[in-house]
Amino acid sequence: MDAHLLRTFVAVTRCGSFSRAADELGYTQSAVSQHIAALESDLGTPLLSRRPVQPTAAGRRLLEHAGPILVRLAAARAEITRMTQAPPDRLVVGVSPLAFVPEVVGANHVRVLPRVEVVTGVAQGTLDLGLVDGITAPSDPLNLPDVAPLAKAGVAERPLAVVLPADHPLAGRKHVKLADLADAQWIDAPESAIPLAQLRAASGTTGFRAALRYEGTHVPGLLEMATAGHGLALLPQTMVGGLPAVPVTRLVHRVERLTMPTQPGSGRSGVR
Amino acid sequence: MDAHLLRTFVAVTRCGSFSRAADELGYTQSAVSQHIAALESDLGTPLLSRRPVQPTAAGRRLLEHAGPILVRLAAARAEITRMTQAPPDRLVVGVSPLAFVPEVVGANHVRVLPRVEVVTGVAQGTLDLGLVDGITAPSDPLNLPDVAPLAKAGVAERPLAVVLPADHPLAGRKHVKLADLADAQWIDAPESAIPLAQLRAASGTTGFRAALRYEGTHVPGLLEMATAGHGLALLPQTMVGGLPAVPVTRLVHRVERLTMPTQPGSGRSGVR
DNA sequence: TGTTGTTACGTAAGGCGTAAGCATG
DNA sequence: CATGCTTACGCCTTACGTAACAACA
Repeated sequence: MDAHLLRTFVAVTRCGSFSRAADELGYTQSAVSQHIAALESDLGTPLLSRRPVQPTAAGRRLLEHAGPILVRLAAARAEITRMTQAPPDRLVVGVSPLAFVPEVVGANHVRVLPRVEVVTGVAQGTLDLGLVDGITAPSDPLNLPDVAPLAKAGVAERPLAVVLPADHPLAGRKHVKLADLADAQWIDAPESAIPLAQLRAASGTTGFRAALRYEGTHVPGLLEMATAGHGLALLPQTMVGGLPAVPVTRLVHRVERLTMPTQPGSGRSGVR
Repeated sequence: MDAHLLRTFVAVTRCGSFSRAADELGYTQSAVSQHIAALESDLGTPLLSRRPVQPTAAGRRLLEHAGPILVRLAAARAEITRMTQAPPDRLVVGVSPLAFVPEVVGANHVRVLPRVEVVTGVAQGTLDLGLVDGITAPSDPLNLPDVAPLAKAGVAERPLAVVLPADHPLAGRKHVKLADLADAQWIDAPESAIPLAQLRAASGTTGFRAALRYEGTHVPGLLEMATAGHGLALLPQTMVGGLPAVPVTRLVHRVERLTMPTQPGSGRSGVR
């Protein structure tokens, strides 16, 4: 199970086509066909159904491993490259939408990305610094996917608030326990608010089901939908403005700063 | 950076010798030499100092990635194998020393292993089921290394207690906050008690430094040392017996059950 | 019949072993 | 001088591309 083969496998599933994947990877489609055949014979089971090209059950399972493996391979290379070579002159900062803290303003290149991509970006060296947000109990670290060992530091912790319509039974309350809202109607807005998946993970329940999905990073639009009663949304209190919202107990919004464990250029061995 | 090369790299560092690694892997030592040379030329930096054979700074960094990558590759293969083939007739259970819960007694093959090896064992399919222990806040999941996506379930949560000499100032107290003991003299007994590293992680401090290291899984010996005043030890209260010990607030000892995400034999596709 | 994946085959590169070379203790 | 890593070289395997083939729409 060569890493090379895994790379073409994920490309094929992403493209949904051998030939398009071949173009993307700079192979002939014959080579791609041979790669998949090699993988399938190695694992002893078909990984793709052809025409249309879709992963089988086994293929889907493999996909779940392949991504992290490739990220980690890239991370290993990136880390060593960074140890050996001179630090880059640019400084690219990756930020998840709600992690935009004042610190960022000084950077000369900022990229707003989904949370996972901030983590993988820092790991693979495409980002020099990452700022990710999420929810936790006060002063607990975030539960980030550990695709690679990264240096993490808490940067900010702010209270959370649930945005709700003015006529909601809980409106005007001093605070709420999130657990009491597990069965409410939620809006899943993973880019402009706390993703419900994080809520479930932090609370250990299976509640917090989405009545509605909201894509994009346009927070005002989300706030409008929530106050109009289409569902609840959980955000850092500072982003709610003057709208009707109830502070949340026990959990906070936390921002962490990610870098590679080795400082850039710190280990320039062999250079005199 | 072929996975094959990584495998021989870790073997060489573990053996501290090209030739011994070659024996272990079934290569000639020439091949091993070529593997390392290939890696070093690929990454553009020396990874090992020869005579004696020791990893360089870059090599140490690579090692940190190589292990997990290889585990995850094995996990991918194991998971697909298990989906495809019939479930094994034996049932091997891996247990970390303090995770020995009554459930285990029914199994026909039990293996007591360090915590990490239980996790990697389940991931790679050498274990059919794992029981791991650790400390957390009540009803929080354990912070396990995610070498692969595994199915996790809480099995037990029991109170923790600090074992201390009878004449200790805290002896006889109703309970203690662990944070108050961060600067005490601790015994690091990772196999027979809670490892101090876990304590630091759970409390977010850098305290809990070891005065003494205790290796092995012989709990009575550890208890004797702790009551004799050589340092504190943190254990599940049930294992302390009648000895002087003070219950701990906020944190509990938790045991989790690990299996592969797919049930053995569940996805036997293509079999009619 | 066109599009897309598979198979056959020739060439080129890579990987491993044998054996000679070379550095270090 | 002996041990242990490196280099040189030959063989064999593997991997890719071209091109013919097959299957599905």
